[in-house]
Amino acid sequence: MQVLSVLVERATRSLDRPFAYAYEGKRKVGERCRVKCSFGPKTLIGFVIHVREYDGSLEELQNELGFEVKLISEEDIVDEEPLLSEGLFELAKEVASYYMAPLVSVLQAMLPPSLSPRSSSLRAPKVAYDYYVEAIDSKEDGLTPKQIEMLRLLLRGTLRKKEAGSPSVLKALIEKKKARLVKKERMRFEIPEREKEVPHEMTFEQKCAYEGIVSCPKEVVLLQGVTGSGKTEVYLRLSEHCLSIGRKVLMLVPEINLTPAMVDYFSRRFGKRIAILHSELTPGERYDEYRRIARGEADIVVGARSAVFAPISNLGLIILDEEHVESYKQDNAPHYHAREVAIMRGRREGAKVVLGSATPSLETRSRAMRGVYGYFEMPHRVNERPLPRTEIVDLRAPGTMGKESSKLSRPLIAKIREKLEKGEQVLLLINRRGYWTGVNCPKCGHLFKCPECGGNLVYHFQDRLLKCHHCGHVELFPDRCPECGNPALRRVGYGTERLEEETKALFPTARVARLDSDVARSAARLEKLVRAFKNREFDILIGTQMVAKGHDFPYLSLAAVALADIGLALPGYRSAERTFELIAQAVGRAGRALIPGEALIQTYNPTHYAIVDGARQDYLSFYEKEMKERKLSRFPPYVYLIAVELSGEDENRLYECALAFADLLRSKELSATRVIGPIIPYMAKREGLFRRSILIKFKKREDVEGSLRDAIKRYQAVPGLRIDVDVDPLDF
DNA sequence: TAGACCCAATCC
DNA sequence: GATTGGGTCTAC
Repeated sequence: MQVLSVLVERATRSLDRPFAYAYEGKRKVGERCRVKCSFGPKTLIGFVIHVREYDGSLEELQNELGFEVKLISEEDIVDEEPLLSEGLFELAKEVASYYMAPLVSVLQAMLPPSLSPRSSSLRAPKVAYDYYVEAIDSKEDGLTPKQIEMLRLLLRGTLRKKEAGSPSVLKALIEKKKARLVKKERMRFEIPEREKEVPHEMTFEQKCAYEGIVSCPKEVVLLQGVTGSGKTEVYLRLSEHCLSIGRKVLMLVPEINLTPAMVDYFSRRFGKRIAILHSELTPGERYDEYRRIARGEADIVVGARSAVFAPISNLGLIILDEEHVESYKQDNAPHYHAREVAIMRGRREGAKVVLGSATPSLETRSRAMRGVYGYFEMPHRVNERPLPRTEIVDLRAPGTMGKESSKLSRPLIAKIREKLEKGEQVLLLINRRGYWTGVNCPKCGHLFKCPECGGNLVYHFQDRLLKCHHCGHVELFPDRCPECGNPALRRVGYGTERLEEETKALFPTARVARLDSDVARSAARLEKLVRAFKNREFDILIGTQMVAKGHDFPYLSLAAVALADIGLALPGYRSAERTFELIAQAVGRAGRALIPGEALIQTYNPTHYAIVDGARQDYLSFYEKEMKERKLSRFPPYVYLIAVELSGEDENRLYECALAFADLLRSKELSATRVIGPIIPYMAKREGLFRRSILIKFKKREDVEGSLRDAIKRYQAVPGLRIDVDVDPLDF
């Protein structure tokens, strides 16, 4: 008999431990395989983490363990082969421990839907087959004329079942042992073939970076190259080098819409042995790609966040492009950051980790400056294109705003007009969707808040609904105040929709398009609009930050940020970094075109360093100022953070628990640590539950880990209380 | 996490 | 006497 230690699919802290099952079947059951197991009243999927031989009876085992041990039968075995290599399983354990998340939640995040240890995986797509017909006997004895005809056809070559002809004739041939069906796995996903490209000579800077990284003894290096400095070429050369020493490459990109471009570069250079992994693939495609990678059929894997767990063996290089982008962090449990996981994985597997960015996160840059990571720089653009001329427009200055518009300043209107006359394109950015960004009642003071999360409701003109941008809640827009019946509601602020409307009114002859997540519901739709803009089907494109990323618009000569202050006004220690990012990106957009570009930033804070340095694309200056800010306020990279979010239905009880939880942590607080809160977070509710946040700031993990784990253990049992731990949170 | 189980309140 | 609802417990 064998005893299986099984992790069940419920990703909750109180079940984050192995459960024992007995197995007496003949079929092999291995570690890291899924089994169906009866758990309490239900049958769940379990993940076998350990198998041990036991030479006693079930009864003896139960006596020994002190509880009832259930049997797993042969039919309950889901997988023949381990789903993960030992190495990846060890990585999962490290990730679970670092992020204080249930191990099974990490496994679920690692594996594609079809292989995930959860019941739904049983219903998810498995191997798809193509059926072929093959002739096995050429003798035409005892066949009808039609059967002879088909047999002769098959003798010339194997055919797909569908192409063979009449199914009844085929069936007869098979019965008479003249032909047989062969099934072959069908790949649901294929990278479009690309013409091979001959690499061009690297610039001096690229060469220095490439050679430096190859010979750098550090496991992790930061490659900081300004936009247009040709980081991609360095990635390609590093990959080439890695392949030449017989090892494989993992190329991570922050967002799915950037995957196609990167895949293009790699497939033009390296041909077909590339696999793609990201969530826009259908579950079937993901399954195929995942297994293809596991079989060792891909030398290079390109993908988004979860691809950091791609089942590559003999990994030699992990590249994270745009390492500062926040989408590398998963915002639900286990809240992992692909960059940190890449570093853990690189260390385990002896793979080099290259972090690329024009504007690295402060965490990464400061580690590079302290020598924790290697550091390489590419400060010049490949063809020495000049930086765009940038103007900051002070919206507070008298005379800035004309009568014709309350959103576009006079200088901006003049600039747009000038560009339109020259037949050039304009990009108008505003990082807020919708029409009115707030609605309230001036009479009774009623605010339209989201009942689910407490966030502001934004009016969307397109579908005449009030929407919550945080949790997706929607409601009808009432024509009067629900409190006092006042029909004269105050509508404040603006987003992409109203900016589009106003721009159209100001420039009636211009072709104006809007691009935000309301319009671009899918990656394909986004791609289509971006292409249309590239092809000059529009003159002015109004969009959120999603437009500013990655794309080059050859005829774009003006990029403007309509209101740079939105980000600054949002809470969170990263608000300046995010604002700098947005502005630097917008300015960068204007500078990638064929024609000399200009940028214009409208703001009420024209002297704020995030805006000034963003406009000048002066990373270093921003970095130094923001580092001082973080030092003063004790935020990363000077301290580490762990955010604990408690939530529950009963606000009073929740408050008491949160207070007690924080006090428990504080009772063990050391001088280098600080416990903040509980506070009511920006989004006071989520999915109808009230929330409280506690923030722990610390220098050394071991100073807080034990007491935090104790506190969690103590409170995870409290009924109606949910605990969500976010290690290295980006929001606070 | 989710269901089972228990108790009490409520309905017919 | 049956039904429903809420809180608590437990799973191998």
